[in-house]
Amino acid sequence: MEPRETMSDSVPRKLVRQLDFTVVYRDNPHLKLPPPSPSPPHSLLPLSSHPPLQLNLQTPGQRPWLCSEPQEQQPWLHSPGSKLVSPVCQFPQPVQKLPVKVLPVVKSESPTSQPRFNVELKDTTPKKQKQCNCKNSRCLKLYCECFAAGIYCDGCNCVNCHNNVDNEAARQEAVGITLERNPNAFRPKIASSPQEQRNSKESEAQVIGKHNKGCHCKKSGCLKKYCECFQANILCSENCKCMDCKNFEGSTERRAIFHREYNLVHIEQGTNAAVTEVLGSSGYRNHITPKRRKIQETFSGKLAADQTANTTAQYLQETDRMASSSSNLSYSFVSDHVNTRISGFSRSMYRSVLADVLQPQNVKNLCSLFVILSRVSAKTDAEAEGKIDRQTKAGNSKASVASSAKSLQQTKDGRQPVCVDHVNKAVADAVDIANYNRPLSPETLALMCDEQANMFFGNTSADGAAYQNMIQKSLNSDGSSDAYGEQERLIMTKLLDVLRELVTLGSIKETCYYSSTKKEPADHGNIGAETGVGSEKRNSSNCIANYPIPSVTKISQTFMP
DNA sequence: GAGTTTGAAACT
DNA sequence: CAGTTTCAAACTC
Repeated sequence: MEPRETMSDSVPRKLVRQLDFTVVYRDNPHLKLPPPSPSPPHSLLPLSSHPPLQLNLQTPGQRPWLCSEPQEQQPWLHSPGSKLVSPVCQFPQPVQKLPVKVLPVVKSESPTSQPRFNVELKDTTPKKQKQCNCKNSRCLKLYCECFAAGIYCDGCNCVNCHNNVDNEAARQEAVGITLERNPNAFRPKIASSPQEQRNSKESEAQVIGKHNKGCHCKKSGCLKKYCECFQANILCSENCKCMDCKNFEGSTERRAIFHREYNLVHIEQGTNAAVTEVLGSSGYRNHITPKRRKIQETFSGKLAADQTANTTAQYLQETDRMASSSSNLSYSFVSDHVNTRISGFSRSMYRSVLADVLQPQNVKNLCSLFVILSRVSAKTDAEAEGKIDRQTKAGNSKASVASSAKSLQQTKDGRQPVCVDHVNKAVADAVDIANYNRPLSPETLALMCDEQANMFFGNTSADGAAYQNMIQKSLNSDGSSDAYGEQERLIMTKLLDVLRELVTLGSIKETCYYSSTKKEPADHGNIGAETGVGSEKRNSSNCIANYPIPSVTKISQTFMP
């Protein structure tokens, strides 16, 4: 196929004069930028096509035209490592010199989406000036990094370069064409904040920001510099349409890259432990939702571009398969998890610190508890008030209570309850309610409460006692008070307690895990000790066991399959 | 350093 | 807008 652009005649190469934005509008000291217009964006044609601009040179602090948007980074002027950084924009002082260059005014779509002016992107671009190697683009297309950065080629290895001062006309034309095609072509691709998030867990610097357009990687897993997000040291975002993305927070692969300890041995060693864990784990965490996934290719392993990726994919497939077969409850409890499974299992690699503790059964138990308590409470209140038709009530609540009780019974059966008799009695009573519309005896209710409280807090938990008192009080009320409010309070209090426990447990596990990994960072003989899933469980479990927190320990003991 | 892979840009 | 081609950087050997 013929080149899309005929190569121009031989042009002097390597004209290394840089753009001089400090001489903007030298011949017209009155030039001033029009005030920023909210809409529509600038035409972004070369300035030569803009209406006459005015530059207020007398207002201290006011930015010259190129910096009309305070929060906006002008790629022409600011790009770490770029060849040209205008002091005018970095230090908004009146411009005394006017330019001979005509450059596009780039207006951000959203001020907040753009990097702050004069705020350096964290490693989003190389510190050292890049030298392009263009051969066919004359350095007048965005293929050329120099051109895309808005700078002249300087010391590059390009061929037939037109991105220089001697070809300014052609260059400006190219700028115009490029901007016409994409008004944001010269905007920074990475919307970044000045903050840098130091992920202590992964010991990796991470820029808070995202790619404006998002990447579209298919084979690199977004873990190679082919990926613009990875190259900019940012996580893929919802803007991305990548496939099999591994560039998300908590990604094992990504973490391994930052740890530089990622190798096949680690993967294979970690497989068994991970599979074992996943069997009883609901600690998956979804990150960004990938737009597309090559499901077929993923599961056939075709996506793996290299051996590492292949191994990883197999590992992930295996763990995912095992997890899927271990429990289908996850589909019920976390709807997004379905998407994760369908769209790409790699997203499920992140393992929550609660993975060992919070399991689908726990959630189901809790839900069952809520349902039962809610209906029992409602029933008790309603009966006390005598305002609800008994038959209607039976019809409405019978099935659901029975279902809840049955569910509870099933979950109890599955986990070998500590006090089987108590639980069975409680569940039987619940079934009785459903079947015979008979209220629970206070004794049974107490048992239920006690048993359910034990599920999450343990017998000695003060929370459990308070909760029990509360529910008892609720059940003993005459129903004339705010029944629904009490019902709600009951449930919410319980939920809050559970969440608090989980937070505490998670904090403890997290602390233990990372403190333990700090102690063994140099153990290259067992790399998994730091990054491996199996070691995480081991370390954190041991740590947890050392904490004298009854409820925490109880949780772990009670819900271990 | 040559060849290959990759994904953005350009084009249809 | 989707598919294809071009391009140059990233990567591999």
